[in-house]
Amino acid sequence: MRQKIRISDVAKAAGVSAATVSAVVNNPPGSQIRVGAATRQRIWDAVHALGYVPNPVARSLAGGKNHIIGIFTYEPIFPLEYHNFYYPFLIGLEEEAQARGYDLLLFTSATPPGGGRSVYRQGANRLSLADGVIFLGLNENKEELATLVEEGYPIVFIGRRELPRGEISYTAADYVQATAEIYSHLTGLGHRQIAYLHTSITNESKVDRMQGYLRSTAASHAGSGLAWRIDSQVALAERLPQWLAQGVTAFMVEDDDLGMRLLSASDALGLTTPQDFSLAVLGDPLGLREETPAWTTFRIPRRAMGAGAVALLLQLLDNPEGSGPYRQTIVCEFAPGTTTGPAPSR
Amino acid sequence: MRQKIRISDVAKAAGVSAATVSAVVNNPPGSQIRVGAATRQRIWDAVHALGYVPNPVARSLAGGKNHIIGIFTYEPIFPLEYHNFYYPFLIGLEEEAQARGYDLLLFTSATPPGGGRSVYRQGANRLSLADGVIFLGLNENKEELATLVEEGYPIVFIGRRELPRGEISYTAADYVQATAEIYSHLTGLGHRQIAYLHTSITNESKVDRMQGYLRSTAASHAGSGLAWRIDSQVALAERLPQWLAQGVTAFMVEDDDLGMRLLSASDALGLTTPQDFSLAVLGDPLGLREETPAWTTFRIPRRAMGAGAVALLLQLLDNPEGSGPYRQTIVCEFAPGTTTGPAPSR
DNA sequence: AGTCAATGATTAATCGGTTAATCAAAGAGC
DNA sequence: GCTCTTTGATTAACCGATTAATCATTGACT
Repeated sequence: MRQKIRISDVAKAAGVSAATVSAVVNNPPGSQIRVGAATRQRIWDAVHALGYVPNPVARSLAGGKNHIIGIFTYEPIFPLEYHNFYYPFLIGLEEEAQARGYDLLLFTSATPPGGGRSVYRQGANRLSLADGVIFLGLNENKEELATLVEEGYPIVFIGRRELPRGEISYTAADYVQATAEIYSHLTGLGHRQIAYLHTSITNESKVDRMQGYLRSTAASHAGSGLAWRIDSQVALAERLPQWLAQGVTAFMVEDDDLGMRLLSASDALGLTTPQDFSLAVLGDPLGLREETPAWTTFRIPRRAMGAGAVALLLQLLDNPEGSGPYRQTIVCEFAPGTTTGPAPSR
Repeated sequence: MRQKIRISDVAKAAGVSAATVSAVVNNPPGSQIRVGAATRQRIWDAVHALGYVPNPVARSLAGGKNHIIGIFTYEPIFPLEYHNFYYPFLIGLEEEAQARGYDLLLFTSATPPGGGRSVYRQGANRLSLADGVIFLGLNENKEELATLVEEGYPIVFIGRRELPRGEISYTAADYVQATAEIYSHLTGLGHRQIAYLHTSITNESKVDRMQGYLRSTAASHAGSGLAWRIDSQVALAERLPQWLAQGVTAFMVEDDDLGMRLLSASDALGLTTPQDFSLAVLGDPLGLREETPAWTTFRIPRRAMGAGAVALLLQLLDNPEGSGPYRQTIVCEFAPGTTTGPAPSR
């Protein structure tokens, strides 16, 4: 069973050595092996006649490339919730991998019985099976990533990530600019006191949103006194009236969870958007909520990020050892909704 | 970069040969190599001290297993539509693969530039990368599958499939019994003339549904004269009144598309379910329709089927060459909805 | 004719394991 | 004391490629 045709079969058929066949098939740059045009032709003929395809495992062992891109996530790749979050990335990854002729290896085995994914399962690094690996997910282990980068392993992260040491390649959404765009949308509607509500700033994407807000306030000389951290125990129904009384007419909130909280507080108070205040959410929903309000928000270009990650990884693979990091930032599409409107007149 | 600790390092540290280390680490049944308890201990100590993990690539080359399960689909694995169809399978696959310590290889490269996936891309069979392969999808190539089975390649299909020659292992939903259950649900509500609407019967799952219907009618001496094939050009708004006039009080339809068609015909005629007639759909929705009526239907156990496929494949892998086929049929959960009710009294 | 370079290909080592064949030493049986 | 078996391990071939080192021809130039 399995594959029968080996490189030696082709070599025999073409009347040359295996090394020659290898050289012709791979056509490696700067090879010691030169092959004449006639021989080259005979080899290709034999390859086609026999239906030869290099054994990727052997090729990989010998240091060659095997056209496999690994995908590593620190959470399940197919989560029950966050379905909408991951799926577009996967679509992009598959499309681009397919276009480039690569297979995708999902490292699902990386979860030890106790839980908690790690590249080094029992000290083992299965990553070497793939030519390179694309990482995604929220709860990454930066130490581990830094080690991989140091070891020169070709990896790309989906989402901006800064490591304690070393620099990693990534594709990221431009949250800074997308957030700024939301801000100008609001100022365009006449809002002058625009508050920024956020949760604990735990990762780069949240930092970027905050950045976008801070730059906007700085640019418009508005001051940044309206950025507030909202923990889960903060009672928004109490704070909202105070904020409005203070003159705030619009809110930018970090995610749809916070958006929902603000909206229900608003409901409880008998307020409506965008009549009483405007509300914009910084990015489309993460989870699968059955019904979402038609937020004013922006679309995270997940599909493009997935495809971009493949492209960057192949760049890394093409270039000499230790090149990079390669980085790509993709703009988010502004998505107007019904939760923002003209600033209420005083 | 990459992995540094080789088996020879461990061998040196433990003062034994590489073969001995291999035998201890893998503990293969019926090995020629016997190792004493003390040596065994020394080897494990060295393994842990050095953090040794076998290189999966080398292991695979040497004929060992590489703990990779392939996934092959004849359509994109991550489709834009039919999103809800594939996803639960993938969840099941991932869960079980993870539990068993396997990685998942998606054969995305199998699509040649012109389109149309095939295992034999340019005559090559990349499948051999994996220990075995799980197939899923609607538009399978049975010739190709039969060839793989003949070659003794370990494969499992998700969904019942019968091949022109050879027998393939599969996990399937029990559509026959699920359909019969729907039928008795309807008879329990007093329906006596239960029609069966279907499209072109192109695959095993549709055959099974039909079977379930035919068996039910036979068992209840109802006759099978009420099974009709509904092509896309059939005007249901014309047929529905005729059927009702004829005494039909309930419909079982093959899928939600057909269900929607019947429902809109009904709407157009000013009829309502379940007052004027009952309607049950044979299986949960395939596509992602934003709003679906609360059908009376059954749930296809997709997650369990995915997990089951992994289990069957590993069985196939464990057992001697040419064993199997292994098959598993999983019951569907009945899901009562609002589209069925007591038979209207004459 | 003799030297040198270019061309065209082969040999052999290597990647990191697995495993059949083999062998040495110790204990059992007579 | 000698053979036989069992235990405990080693050797070496092999999996199917890649690639550095090497070698044999041929033609150009002096």
